[in-house]
Amino acid sequence: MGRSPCCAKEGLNRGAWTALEDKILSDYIKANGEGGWRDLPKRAGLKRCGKSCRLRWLNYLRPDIKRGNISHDEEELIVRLHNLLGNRWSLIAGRLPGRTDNEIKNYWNTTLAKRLAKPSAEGPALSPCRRAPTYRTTKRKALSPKSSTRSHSPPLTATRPRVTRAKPYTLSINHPPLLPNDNHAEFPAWPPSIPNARGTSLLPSSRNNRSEEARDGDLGFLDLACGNFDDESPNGLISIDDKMLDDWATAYDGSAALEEGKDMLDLESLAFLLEEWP
DNA sequence: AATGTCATCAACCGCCAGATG
DNA sequence: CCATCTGGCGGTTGATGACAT
Repeated sequence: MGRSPCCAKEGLNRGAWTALEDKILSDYIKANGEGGWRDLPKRAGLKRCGKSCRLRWLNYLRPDIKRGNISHDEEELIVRLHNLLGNRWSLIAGRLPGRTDNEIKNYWNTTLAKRLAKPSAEGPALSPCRRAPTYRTTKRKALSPKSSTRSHSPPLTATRPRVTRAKPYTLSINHPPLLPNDNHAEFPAWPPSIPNARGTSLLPSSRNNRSEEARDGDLGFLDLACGNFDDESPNGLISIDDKMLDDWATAYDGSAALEEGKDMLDLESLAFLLEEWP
C-alpha cells in the first residue's frame, strides 16, 4: 500500500504563501516549537500540508535566516564545499550559518555553476570546480543524528548533519606507499595529494606552517589509511570503510575541532577539517 | 508599448532512511 | 522481521520580474 502524496489532499492551499499564512505558521511554531509537521497544519489552523509548512519555515520564516547578498567569502566557501561534497546542499548549508540548502542550491544552479563553467575574460573569479556526481546513498546509522540540525548549525561547532555514503571510498595514491611510523614526529613527508573517489583532494595543498595538532590529525588519518594500504593494496588503492573511519575517529579524539563536533567524524567532515585547519 | 527570452527562487515532487508499532 | 509513518533530502518546476528586441 503506497502512501498518498502529502500535498495532494483536496482543500489544501498550494503555491505561494500569503502573509497571513506566514504569520499563523510563525506564531504557532514560536509558541509550540518545531516538529510534528504532519499534524501541525491542523493544530495551527492552516490549509497546507505539513511538508509545505516545514519547508516554508525552514527556508523562509525561521528568524535566523539570512537571505540574499551572498558574500564573496560565502561564495568561495560554497565552491570549496561543493568540490568536497558534491550536491549535498544540506551539508553545505550546515557550514554557512543562516543559509538554507534551498538557497545554496538555487544560487549554485543559477549563478555559480554557470560562472565556473564559463570563466570571465579576466580569468576565473573562483577556483575551478569539478562537479561531483549526484548520489543518493545509504545513511550511516552511527553517524545519523535523530533529527537534522542543518542550517541551525554554525560551522564546525554543532552536531554534524546526517551523512550519506553509497559505498566505501577508494583512495588512489600516486606515489610510493606510505608506511606508518610509530613516531609521528618522523612521519614521512606529505604526499602531494590523496584524491578520493570523486576526485577531490583529501589533503590540503598548503601543508607548511600547520599546527602540531593539525599534523597529528592528518597523521592519524594517514596511519589509518596506511594501515590498510601497505600489505593489501599493491595497486595503490586504499579502501576506507565505515569501520576505519570510526576507528580513526575513536582513536583520534583530541583536536579542538573534533571535540566541537561532539560526535563521530565522517569522511566529508574530515576532508573539510583537513582543508580548513589552520 | 508589446512581445519574447532569460534569470531567479519559492515551492513542489518523489525518494529514502530511520523510527515505530 | 515486516509494514507503515515521518522527516529530510536533492532534483525539478513554474510563477514572476528584469531585460532585450
